[in-house]
Amino acid sequence: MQRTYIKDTPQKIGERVEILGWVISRRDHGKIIFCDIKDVSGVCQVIFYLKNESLKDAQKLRDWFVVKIEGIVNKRPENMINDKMPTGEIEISADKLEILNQSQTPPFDLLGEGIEINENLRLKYRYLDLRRNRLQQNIKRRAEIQLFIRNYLSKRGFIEIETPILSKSTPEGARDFLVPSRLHKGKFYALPQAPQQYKQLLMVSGFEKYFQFAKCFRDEDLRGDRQFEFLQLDMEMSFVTREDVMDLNEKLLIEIVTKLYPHKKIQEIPFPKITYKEAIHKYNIDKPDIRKDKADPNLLAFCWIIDFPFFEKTEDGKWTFTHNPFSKPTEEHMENLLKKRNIDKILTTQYDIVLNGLEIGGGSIRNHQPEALKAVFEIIGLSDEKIKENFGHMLEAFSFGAPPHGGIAWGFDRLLCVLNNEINIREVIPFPTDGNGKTSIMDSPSVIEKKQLEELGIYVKHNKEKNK
RNA sequence: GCAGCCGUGGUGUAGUCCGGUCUAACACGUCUCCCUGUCACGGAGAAGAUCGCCGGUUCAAAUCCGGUCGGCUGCGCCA
Repeated sequence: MQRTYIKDTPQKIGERVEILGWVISRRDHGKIIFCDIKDVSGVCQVIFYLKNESLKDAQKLRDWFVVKIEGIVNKRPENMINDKMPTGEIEISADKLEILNQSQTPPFDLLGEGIEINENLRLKYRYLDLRRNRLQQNIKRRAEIQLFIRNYLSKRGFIEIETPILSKSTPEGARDFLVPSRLHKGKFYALPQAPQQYKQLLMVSGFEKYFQFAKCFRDEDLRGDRQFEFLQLDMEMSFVTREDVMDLNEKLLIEIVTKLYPHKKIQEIPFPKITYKEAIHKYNIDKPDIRKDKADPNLLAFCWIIDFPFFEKTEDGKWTFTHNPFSKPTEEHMENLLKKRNIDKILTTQYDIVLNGLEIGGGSIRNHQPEALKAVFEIIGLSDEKIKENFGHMLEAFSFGAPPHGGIAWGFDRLLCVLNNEINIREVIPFPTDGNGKTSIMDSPSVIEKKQLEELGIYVKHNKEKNK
């Protein structure tokens, strides 16, 4: 017999069906037993009349047992319709029951929201936690939005290109995750903090419009909106202005909201553009929450922040870049950059997109001329040697007819967080780590056997007795 | 690295300030029995916790003190 998905059962009144799924509730009335059965599509009520000898196994059923049930779909009597469930007008009168697998009682409730349960317990049993409706919805939304974006960008001439995960460490920016090399002992790959350099090189290659859902890795202490590994929607385009990039992204964001979250409303279209100076002056922060009603869960207030200073002084008095060394300064400051003067006044073409007080993306027009890019590295005090060692390949690449280009990257998980009304980023990621970076279920990082370390030429120096 | 908060049956909490009444309470869950219309069914009963760990104070510690481990949130950090 062919399986019927539970959501389709109301269309099969009077027919015999086979359903497959999990028991999520059992109500034993002695001679009849009601069970709610759930599959990927929905939930429906099954009724077992125990006078039918072949159904006596129904008494053994417990929550989360996996079952195959055959029976007749019956319309419920008028006064027994449950209008709280989509299949509430019908019930399946079982005549055949097969228990496909039993289940232990789960360590915590899987039917509620799960917010009150200790998060480490949830992460240890993430595969069970993911059964709850809220997380199923979040993960499905993740896929929906990704598919939507892929279609949207592909239709507009973008192509999706993968860039390497085994990449190179760069001294600037976030701390790298390193991967030891077996063939080149003593040397290390780094996991990418972003595909920044590769995507710019793709512009040199002439692809003109690139995008990627890129896993990025940063070894910095975690927060409720930060994970070691996270997903960026990464984009880069040739021959574009700042306004072109912002415009395309704004339209895409509006489309996502109107098509996939029609119940949400965007506070202001076009998105307001706020200069960094203005943001600091008015909100005292460069990612302001400009919602007029913060209590409204369906209000989305996007804004762009622009005109950031390119450089700032560090504690030890050196210059460092505020966002991205590959950015181009605004046109009127190009000369200052090249001549390395009025450094504190130089503004960058950087644009950040902020949603309800969360930075959900940022990008810029890039410095596609080698001498201008070199000036940035000189201002932050890198020696010619260091520049050559770390960025020589970029400078060289740009000397082969690099087109003007620019792009943006979204923090995809954060965006999803806001759209799904989640506060913590872990709620929208299938298998997140805990706040200290330990993985769900498998409890990594873990100790590595001596033999494996030797193969890599690695000697582990134990710090006090802290590492057990 | 720093700061704040948290750790009590399977889950979530109460009790901690002000030590004895805690022989640790409540809700949910679990188990047994009863029930033909429930829908997070209902009824009756039962099991289940030496209160994160170590030490100290005391006649007496879930409760006070010291240490330690684990966790959460934020700051630093995150081009």
